[in-house]
Amino acid sequence: METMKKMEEKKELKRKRILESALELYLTPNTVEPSVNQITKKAGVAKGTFYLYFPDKHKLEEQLIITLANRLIQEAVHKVDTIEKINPIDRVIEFTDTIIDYFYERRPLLHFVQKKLSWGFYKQISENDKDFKEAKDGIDLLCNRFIDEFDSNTFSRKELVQVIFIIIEMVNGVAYNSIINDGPVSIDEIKPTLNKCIRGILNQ
Amino acid sequence: METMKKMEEKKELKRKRILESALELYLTPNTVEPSVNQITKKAGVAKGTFYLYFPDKHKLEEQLIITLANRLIQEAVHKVDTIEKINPIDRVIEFTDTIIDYFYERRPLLHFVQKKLSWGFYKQISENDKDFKEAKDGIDLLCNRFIDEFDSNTFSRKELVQVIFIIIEMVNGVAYNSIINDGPVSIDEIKPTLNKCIRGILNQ
Amino acid sequence: METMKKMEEKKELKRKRILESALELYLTPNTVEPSVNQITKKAGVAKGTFYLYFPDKHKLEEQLIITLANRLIQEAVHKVDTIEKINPIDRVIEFTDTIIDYFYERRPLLHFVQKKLSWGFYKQISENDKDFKEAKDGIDLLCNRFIDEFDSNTFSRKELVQVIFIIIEMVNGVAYNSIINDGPVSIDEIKPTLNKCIRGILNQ
Amino acid sequence: METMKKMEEKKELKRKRILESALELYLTPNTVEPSVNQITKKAGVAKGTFYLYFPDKHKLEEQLIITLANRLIQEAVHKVDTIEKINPIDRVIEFTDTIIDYFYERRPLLHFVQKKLSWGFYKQISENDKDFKEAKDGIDLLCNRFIDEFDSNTFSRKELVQVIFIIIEMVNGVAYNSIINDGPVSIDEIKPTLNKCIRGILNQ
DNA sequence: CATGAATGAGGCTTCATTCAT
DNA sequence: GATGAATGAAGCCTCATTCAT
Repeated sequence: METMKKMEEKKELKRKRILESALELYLTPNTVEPSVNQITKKAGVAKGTFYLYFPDKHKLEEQLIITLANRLIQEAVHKVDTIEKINPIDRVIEFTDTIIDYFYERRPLLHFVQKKLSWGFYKQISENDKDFKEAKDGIDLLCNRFIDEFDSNTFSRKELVQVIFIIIEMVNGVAYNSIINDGPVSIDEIKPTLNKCIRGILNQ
Repeated sequence: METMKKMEEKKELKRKRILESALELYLTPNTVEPSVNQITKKAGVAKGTFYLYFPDKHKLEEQLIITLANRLIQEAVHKVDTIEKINPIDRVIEFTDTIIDYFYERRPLLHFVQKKLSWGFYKQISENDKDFKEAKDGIDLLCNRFIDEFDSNTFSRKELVQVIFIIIEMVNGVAYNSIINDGPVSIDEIKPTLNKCIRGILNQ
Repeated sequence: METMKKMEEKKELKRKRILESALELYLTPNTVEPSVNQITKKAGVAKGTFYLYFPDKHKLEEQLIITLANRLIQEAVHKVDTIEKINPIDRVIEFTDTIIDYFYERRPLLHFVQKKLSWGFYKQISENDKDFKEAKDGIDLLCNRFIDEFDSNTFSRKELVQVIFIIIEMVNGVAYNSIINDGPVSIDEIKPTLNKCIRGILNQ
Repeated sequence: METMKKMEEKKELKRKRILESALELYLTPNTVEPSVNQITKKAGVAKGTFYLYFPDKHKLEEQLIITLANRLIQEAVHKVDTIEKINPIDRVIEFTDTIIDYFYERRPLLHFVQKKLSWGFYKQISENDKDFKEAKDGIDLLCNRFIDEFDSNTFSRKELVQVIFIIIEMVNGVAYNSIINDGPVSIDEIKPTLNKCIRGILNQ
């Protein structure tokens, strides 16, 4: 039994190694999508081994996006969560700010995640994915806390969930275009306006 | 000179034919990205001819997105422009509604344009592109009219331009995820909330 | 010793299970040749185990054909054997008819056995194979009975054995092309002619 | 026009070169099926060029078998055709003998053609194949001549065509097993019996 | 005996781009 | 200008076989 456990652990480790290698390559700026060959070489495993851990290349990419989104959201949620005595709206802005900063410091990541950072994406993914669950739970936590704290005359509880989705899309889109495409305005220039928009949405 | 003009026209015509063929192929649902071979075959020209009109495949794709975005925006601007006696905010909502409908009826288009429907994208493109200028002029027209009509205490004129950019991103993102990814909620379900958000942004 | 015997039996059983699983997979219509992986999975054993029972994949395939041919001939011999009061030539035609019917109802089998259904093939196989012996004995039985009953002025006893070989080849070839390749004529259309040929051969 | 013709010729030549290279490799004894890589290397063209002349590897193999069968039958028909004053049955035996000799001298060919030497196979192939038409015409010629010369009380004209098909299958099968599989008896040993069988079939 | 993770050669095919005609 | 045959790198994936546990 001890031995079996070791095997399982080793397998998980190797899977992680492949995933991590892929991640690095995908996030390398000014490169095209890495080939399976490159990925396995970097991971130090044989090409065939790749297909022991992922049914095909596409599935790896899915995993990658989930993993990425998970880390991003984990970090943002965690950071926001530690702030005490803050009104709900400021907390949301704090949240979106963290996401923008995260993107800003990791442009290639943004390139890869593209517009897939949203609940919509999660819905498609098999529910029994660990990374996925963590990310979803993080979002849910933040959501519920926000909805609980926030008292709106404009939005019902159900609508508030949609509002968060909308805000995430908005931030993701603006960040993507401002950071990746360098325009029409820089992220620093537009951030104040963006925050005003968020306040406008919530502050009705 | 007469002959030269005809030559020019003929060239432009062939370019258009290639572009149009590519467009059709790119928008065919359930297909992978078409090859240069397919595109030229559909256009009825030789493969080599492609490289007489486009430096490489990548440039064609850029052109394609511009053309697509141009058409979409032209249509939306035109539709909104004909409405008389409407307050500025309603006009914006009319505008976004048109965009959403356009996407809804042409899902493959949405798939192709992805998150690239925004001014940010335009910036990358050579300024001396005809389609591009038309689209930009259309947007500018709408913008200016909106800004002129709209009297905000919250946003400066300059900020208002950014606000429109933000709203387009928001709408594009929500539409993409709701229509393409079928989630987290349907576009019909979320549209009222989306409109409330827009009003919240503008109505400060 | 008791234990040893059980061991032997168990081994033989596992071998059979692998063989049987392979058989099923090979005979599944519209599939490509199954991999060792698939075979062992279906058999419920580890991949490595395969190589404990067969030196390589090629040997398994050989075994498979023998097994298949064996079953086919066993069935045909048995069916023909039970008929009383029948002249030798009719018995042969009864035999070939049975083979054709068997193929007709199991087209995939025909695809797999291809042209390998003949004594010639058996010669290649290790003589100490059980299935092989059974098949050979079946044929021998039929042969001898036929030769005993049949009194030919044209063929010597030795030649009669060859004649049976020739007839089997003929029937196999015609069946293969009529059933698998659907041409040039259907098996039903050609069967009367085929039988006339057989009678022509024997009835000299 | 002159130039165009040259191009066409060159293309046909290259096609032939690829086909011929493939043929050689396929007929090399003691080798496995050659890869597209090997084939193009031998033909002195780039790998991609292969797919300019054949949609895929499978189609090449089809062509190969047709070409092979064509040559074989052409030769046999031609040889038999030159014999004057010979009765129809002897002519058929002469024909089958030629086929057997041809196989005997080119064992690998037999391995490749396998059981596909029969009209049945031709039926599947697109009618507008040149090699195919030649082979079919050759067979038809022989057939018609034989049927015209041959006066049978047993077989109708229509049945005679089937009989020839049956005989070809028989000869092919016996040759295959005797030459390739070395058994149960050598081709020389069985040939007299085979010929007796053919006579028995026709001589009713 | 049994396992199944690991290997890596090798297979087929696609496709953007070039260049001689 | 126009053509389309030719290129060959690169891609993804399969699979028989081995071997440490």
